[in-house]
Amino acid sequence: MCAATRPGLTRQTLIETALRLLDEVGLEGLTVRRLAAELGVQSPALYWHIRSKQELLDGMADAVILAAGMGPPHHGEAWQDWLARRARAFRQSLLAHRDGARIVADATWLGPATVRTFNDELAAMVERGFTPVLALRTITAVSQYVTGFVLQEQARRPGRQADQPSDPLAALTDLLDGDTDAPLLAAIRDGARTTGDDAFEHGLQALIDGTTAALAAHRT
Amino acid sequence: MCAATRPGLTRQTLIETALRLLDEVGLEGLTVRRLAAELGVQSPALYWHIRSKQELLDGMADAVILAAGMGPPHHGEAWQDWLARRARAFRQSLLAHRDGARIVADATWLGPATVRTFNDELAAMVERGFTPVLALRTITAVSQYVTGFVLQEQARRPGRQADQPSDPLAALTDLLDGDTDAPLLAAIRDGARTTGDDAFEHGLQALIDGTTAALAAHRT
DNA sequence: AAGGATGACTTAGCGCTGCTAAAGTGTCAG
DNA sequence: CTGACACTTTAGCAGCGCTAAGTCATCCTT
Repeated sequence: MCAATRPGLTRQTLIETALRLLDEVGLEGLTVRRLAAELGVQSPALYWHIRSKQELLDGMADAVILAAGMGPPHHGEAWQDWLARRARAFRQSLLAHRDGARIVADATWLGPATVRTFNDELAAMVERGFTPVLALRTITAVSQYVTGFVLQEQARRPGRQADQPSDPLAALTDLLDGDTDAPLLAAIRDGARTTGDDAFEHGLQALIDGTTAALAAHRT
Repeated sequence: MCAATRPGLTRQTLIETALRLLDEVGLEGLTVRRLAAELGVQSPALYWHIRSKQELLDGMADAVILAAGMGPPHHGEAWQDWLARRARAFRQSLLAHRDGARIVADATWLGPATVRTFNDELAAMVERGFTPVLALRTITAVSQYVTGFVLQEQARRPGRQADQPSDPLAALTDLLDGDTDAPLLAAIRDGARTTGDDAFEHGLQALIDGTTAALAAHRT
């Protein structure tokens, strides 16, 4: 009933091509005209399949989330392990596309499949001792941490300015009045970064440990 | 030496007016021409004071962060209390302006004052038993949680579509095949929200508790 | 098989955006 | 009085999201 004669274009094709194009040109370069050219049509043709560019972006966000393959924990898997695994999968999916976090963060509506999966995850958590409220708040906190984290990881734009070409650390030292013992510099010297796997795991672990404590407190 | 004859316009004026205008028209409506009109000049005049619109947005982000009035803990204040206080101040500052979180999240560069304050905060944490690396990672995690959280709080755009005019909960129930016992619905019925003070405090407390545990483990 | 309805796309173009180049204007130093 | 400089204007470019109207091929009906 829905299958048209010979569409050539579908909503799904738009979204997939847009995600491919996104990796090439970034969010700034992702225009309706450019996408249409990529698909070999004129730009107004796209508006037969989508209502607005925002609807396309929402679809892309939903695709990125679905691609993470999230879902309830495996049989016998501790919720802590599952929550960490889920957070990592989510992050990887955001990182998989240029500006992926920005697209997901700006998305307005999520698809029904995403909502249903989300509900299944909550159900599994309730089975493991969470109240519905506690479960929702926990997943919310983790998700928002992940989004915020990757957002900052991807914030380094291909900016034109060459502010600190060779030695950003020297510029920082300058800013701190040459105090080479400043803790910020010490942290960086010791290998601390505000992006990357190590920093991500640290915050994630803290969040999960804190939740373990909260859950235990709630049970007493 | 830098004081010009009779500027009428300054970089600071631009930023302040832009923040005021932002609350009126939102990030989408904040155009260079609109800002110029608000200042009673033509739009190219602004480009004498800023290199690009992005530089203006970066300045606005820095102003929002500075307005939070963050800084090292008070004398005798436990770092847990300070960290929570700092996170709340940061969130309030983001919420103080429409689309505030988006502007901060998209900002590329931060001002020197912000960096120096940040370093002072790290120093105070080191005094309280943190290693520089641990301190940096902790503040990073909290900041990214706050940004992610407020980003979602402000994501509800004044969207045109009236998707679920009166009863969004009924629409959710539909999506979940009418399962009124679904944990997602139960959580919402019990008053859980993914935005607002309660949800924010929950994640924040988990993050701080987890950090307390990590710090204790590190000391042994 | 003729005729109309419909789906999918094109051509043309509106009002807007960030931004630049060049021309002015007003104030001050020498 | 003249030149220099700081600041603002006028004019305009290329590109943006999006709409209106027109063009076909295909399918359903008679």
